[in-house]
Amino acid sequence: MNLSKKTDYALRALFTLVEHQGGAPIPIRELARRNEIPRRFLEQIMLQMRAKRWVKSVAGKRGGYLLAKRPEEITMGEVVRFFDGYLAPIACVSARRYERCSQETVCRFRRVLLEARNLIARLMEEATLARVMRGAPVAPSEIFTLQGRDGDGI
Amino acid sequence: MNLSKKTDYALRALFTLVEHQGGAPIPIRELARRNEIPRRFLEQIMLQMRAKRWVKSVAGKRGGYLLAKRPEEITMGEVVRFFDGYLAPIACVSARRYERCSQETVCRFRRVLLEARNLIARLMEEATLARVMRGAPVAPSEIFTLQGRDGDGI
DNA sequence: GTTAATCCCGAGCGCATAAGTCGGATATTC
DNA sequence: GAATATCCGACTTATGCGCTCGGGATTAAC
Repeated sequence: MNLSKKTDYALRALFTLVEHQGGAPIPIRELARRNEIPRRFLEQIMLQMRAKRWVKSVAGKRGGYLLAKRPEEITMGEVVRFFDGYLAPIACVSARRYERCSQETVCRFRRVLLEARNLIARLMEEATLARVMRGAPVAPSEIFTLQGRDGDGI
Repeated sequence: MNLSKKTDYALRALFTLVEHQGGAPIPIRELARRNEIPRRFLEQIMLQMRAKRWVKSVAGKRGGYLLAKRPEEITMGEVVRFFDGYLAPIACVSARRYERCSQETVCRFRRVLLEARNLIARLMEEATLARVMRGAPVAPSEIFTLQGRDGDGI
C-alpha cells in the first residue's frame, strides 16, 4: 500500500468534515486552505467522494460540503481502496487487482507478502473515521505491542 | 509499501540462488529463464546486488552468480528498502524518506499509517531468506492469528 | 434581478518514474 | 581463439500522478 496525494488529501478533507459535523457546509476553498491542498485539485476529489456518497454538497452561495455518513461508517481502508485501487503490496496478493502469476506455486515469498497485505487490510478496515478521530487504537492491542522496535527511528 | 517489478525480480533471483547454495554459479540466462525475467533487465539488478555484496559473480565461461552471504543474513526488508527505497506507505512515517509535514501535528490519521508502517517493517525485517525458504512464520504468531478475516477473499 | 459565492464538469498538460533495451567492452574456460 | 559469461553506461518508451484551466449551473443575499 502506498498512499497517493489524492488519498492523503481526501482523508484530510474528510477528517475536517468530521470535526465540523452538524455545522454549516464547508466550502472547498476553506477545506483547501486549512489542509494545504490545491483548490482545483481538491474539487475533483470532493466530486468523487460525493459520487461515493461519503459527502454531500450544497450548491450556491453559502454552500459547501457536509459529511453524508456517520464517521463510524467510513473506513480508511475504503478511502484508500477507492482512490488508490488496492491495499496489497503486489498484485498477486491483492483482492482488487489480483492476477494469476505463473510463478505462484513456486514463489517463495508470496506468503510473506500475503501476511503483509492481511495485516494492512485488517488495520485499515478497523480504522473508521470515528475511531481514528478519537485517537483510539484501531486494531486489537496485541498487534500494537510490536510497535516500538530497536533502532527503528521514525 | 509497494513492490516494484525490480524488487520482485531481485527476490526471485535471490531465492533461486538460495536453493542452489554450494553448487556451481548460476548464469543470468538461467536465473532469467526460470523466473521469467527479461534477461537484460535482470543483468542490471544482479549488478546492483553484487555491489551490495548480497551475491558474488564469476566471470567468463561457466561463470554466473552465487550467494555471497548466508541466507540468514539477508532480509526481505533490506531488499525492498534497497530497490524501492522505503517500506512506509507515506513519507511522513518513513525512516528513509521522512520529510516534515506542516500538518503533522494536526494530522488525524498519521498515527494509523505509522502503525501500518511499523507492522510492515517488523514483518519484513524478520523475513530472512532462510526463514522464508523454510516456510516458517516470519513474525511472532500473535500477529498471524489476525490473518483469515471474514469475506476478505485473497 | 443582479451580484457574488459556490459547486459541477470535461479537458488537457508536464514531469517523474518504472520497466525494459541496447551496443559493446572485458574476463574466463575449453 | 571461439564460446560463454559478466560488466557498464546510455538510451527509450509508456504510464500515471499531480495538478491546472475555462466555463457552466445553482443558490443566497441584497
